[in-house]
Amino acid sequence: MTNSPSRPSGSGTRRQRLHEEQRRVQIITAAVEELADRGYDGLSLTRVAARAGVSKGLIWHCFTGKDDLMESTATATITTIRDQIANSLDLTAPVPDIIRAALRRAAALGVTQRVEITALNRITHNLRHPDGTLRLTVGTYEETYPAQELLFRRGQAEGTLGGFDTRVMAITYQGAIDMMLGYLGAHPHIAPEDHADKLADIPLAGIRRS
Amino acid sequence: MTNSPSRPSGSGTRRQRLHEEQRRVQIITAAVEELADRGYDGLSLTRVAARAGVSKGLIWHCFTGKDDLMESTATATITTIRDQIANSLDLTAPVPDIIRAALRRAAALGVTQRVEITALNRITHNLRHPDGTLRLTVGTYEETYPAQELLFRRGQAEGTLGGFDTRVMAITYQGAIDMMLGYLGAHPHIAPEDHADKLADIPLAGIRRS
Amino acid sequence: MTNSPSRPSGSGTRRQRLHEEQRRVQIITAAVEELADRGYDGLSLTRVAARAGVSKGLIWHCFTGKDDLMESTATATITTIRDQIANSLDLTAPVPDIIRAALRRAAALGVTQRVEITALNRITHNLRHPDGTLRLTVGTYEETYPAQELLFRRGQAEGTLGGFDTRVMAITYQGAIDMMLGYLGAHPHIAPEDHADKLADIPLAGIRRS
Amino acid sequence: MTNSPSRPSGSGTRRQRLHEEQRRVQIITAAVEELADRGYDGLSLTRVAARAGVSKGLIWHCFTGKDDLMESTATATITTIRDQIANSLDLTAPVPDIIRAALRRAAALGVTQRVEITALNRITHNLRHPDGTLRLTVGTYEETYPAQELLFRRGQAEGTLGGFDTRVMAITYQGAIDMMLGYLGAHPHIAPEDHADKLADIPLAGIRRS
DNA sequence: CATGAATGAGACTTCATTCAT
DNA sequence: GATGAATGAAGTCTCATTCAT
Repeated sequence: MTNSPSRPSGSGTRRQRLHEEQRRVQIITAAVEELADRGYDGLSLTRVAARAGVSKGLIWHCFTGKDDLMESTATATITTIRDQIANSLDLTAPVPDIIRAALRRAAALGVTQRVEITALNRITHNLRHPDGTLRLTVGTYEETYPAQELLFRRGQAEGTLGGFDTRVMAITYQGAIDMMLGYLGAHPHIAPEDHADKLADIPLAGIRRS
Repeated sequence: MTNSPSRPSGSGTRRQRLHEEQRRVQIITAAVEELADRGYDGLSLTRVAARAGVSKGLIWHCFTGKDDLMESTATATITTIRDQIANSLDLTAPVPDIIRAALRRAAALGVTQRVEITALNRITHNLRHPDGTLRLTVGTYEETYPAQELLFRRGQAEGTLGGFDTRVMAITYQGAIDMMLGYLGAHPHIAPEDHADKLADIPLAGIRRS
Repeated sequence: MTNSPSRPSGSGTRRQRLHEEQRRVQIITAAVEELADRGYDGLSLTRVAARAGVSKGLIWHCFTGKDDLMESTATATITTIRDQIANSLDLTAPVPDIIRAALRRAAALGVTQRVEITALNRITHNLRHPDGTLRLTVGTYEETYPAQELLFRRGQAEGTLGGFDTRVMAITYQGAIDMMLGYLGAHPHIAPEDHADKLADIPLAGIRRS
Repeated sequence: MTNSPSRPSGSGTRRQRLHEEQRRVQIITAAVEELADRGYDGLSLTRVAARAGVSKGLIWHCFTGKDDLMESTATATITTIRDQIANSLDLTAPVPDIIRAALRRAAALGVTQRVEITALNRITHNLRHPDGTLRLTVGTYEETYPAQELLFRRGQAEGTLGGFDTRVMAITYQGAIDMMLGYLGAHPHIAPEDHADKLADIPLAGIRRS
């Protein structure tokens, strides 16, 4: 059916023209915020568009659809966060120091990057293939483990870490961070570095060779 | 001879009650399965009713609405799982042994109760108040921490555990378990007890007084 | 996301409860009218629902979706029309008389059943599988040809019809009827029986054995 | 030596014109193919532009809008096809021979011009005014009838055709052709000339004066 | 002029929830 | 009390059309 043409809308906001990438960022930002505010299944593209201050249709101009937006959002966020942690670390330091520093950094990010982390988690735990299987979970963490293990093994080789199973340790480490972030998020009055330090005290005390 | 068997032994009300309760269980079971199969969004009450083999309207007889069903499902599942862990533990044993046993038990449940745990997580991470705030997460874990801390403090008092921060430890402990369950779920070929033992080795080695 | 409950709508029309079949007929009728009025791609389920005086959602309660509604509409209409032609014919009459009667009947239906025939044609020419191939065309006509051929062969055997190719004749016959109906539709002032008779005169004169 | 070859021989305007016309053809060609592939609804100007290898906006430079493109496409296609039939006919031959030749020609075109004919039909049956009435159907055929009738009357005057109603015959003739084309399209294994000849045998046998 | 980013109306569809039977 | 027909709000997505660049 032929659509009826839309009348010129009088005045209103001028039509902006940005580069594709800029629009994507704008929309992804709005998506991250919505995700943090209303959760994964509370997210509606209508609201994302409204929050980004663009028309609904633009979302399908920049992304394939909802899933693509979610996946792009996750990817972009992961990159941002990972860089922020990795770049701040001095990888030549003794392994225990690196770990402690990483925990502190993660705790700090849990505050400053609260929304991004929340959004990322929501996508990770909800976005799924048509067949029902999750789309990102496995990949997301799975990619992180090897790097962690490498670090742990270096510590073991250097004699600063004990002889634990590095894969199990990597998994546990992730779980500890996730939980810490959740807890810090729910308890804004707690000092992040403090929590991070106490967390670091537990395993490091144990795994540091006496 | 005590009673004529021809007369139903319970009162009408009692029978009602039983029926009512049976149906609730029936519906909750179906909800758990759907949740595990299709995720939180993706769940529709129509399908839940169909899977439970009851009519759509019955859900509103037994529950206030969708949110109530979700909350009831979460509560029921938590109770089931918690009991299964707690009942299997010998709380008079030395604390490190209790912890190791609890981890093993949790790992085992991650296999046998896979569906329930998945469903519980999905509700926990998605069900929220109209204003967007989560309805269960905080509360759920928050209730567990004191009991854990109590256990840890006993261990510290008895000299079997080191001087770590018990609250941070409780949080970390939860995170480690959650992550272990997720990992075991994604890697069915891994032996749960093995993973649990390796996990127990890490902190116990550290926190056991040398 | 939990939908917000709808407030009771004050008064308005009372909620009707009919049997599934009655509703289907009601909706199909509206679909036929819309199809005739606005054409296939001008048809919107929103308008069909409005015309039928029911809520939009009811359409998905009674049918699988748009395609199902279209297919059901076609099937129902075909049945109606075919019956109206077939039932009015005396199949024991000489074949030429049957043909002449059928043409008259078809012409008459072209007037009384105008909308149904139009609607049927629109569906037939437009409803297609996801891969782009038409869904009904072939089947629709293809089912009619054998019966026609049978009739023609009987006429040939009885010596009242000439030795033409019966399949080609059946196809041509259909085409002649379709075109006649289109023409009569566009020229309401023309007497249907008159046109039908003139049409019958052409081939019958030729194929009746002299 | 006449002109320096280094200077373009046509004027700027003329070049423009050529470009403009080339692009119209390019777009119309793409529209025809899309129409044949996906049907009338299912056609989107975005895809037409893509198939034509031009930008979306260009369509509104060359045409008023979708309806204009459709109408132009129909007109252009009609012209092409009609010419192909008319030009191949020897109008001085006896009328029955002309008819037979025209049918053969039409049947052949049904194969070689398959796409164009399909597209034309789709537009014809679907393009309509905002009020819902068809935009082309009536007109299209209506213009053909007089010429046909003229031919038939010549045959009647020359004594090679019988005394049938020429208008009804013209209508029937069109219907027979349309149906033949549809049938040949659905049954590619059938020889077009064969079908055309069998079709010609039917009425010609009847209307040729005995 | 041409391009394609941007818009907005409207299509189909799903689903929690209500309520006549 | 139980059923499932009916509703209506909201969601995802498509597309003709406009217009800044």
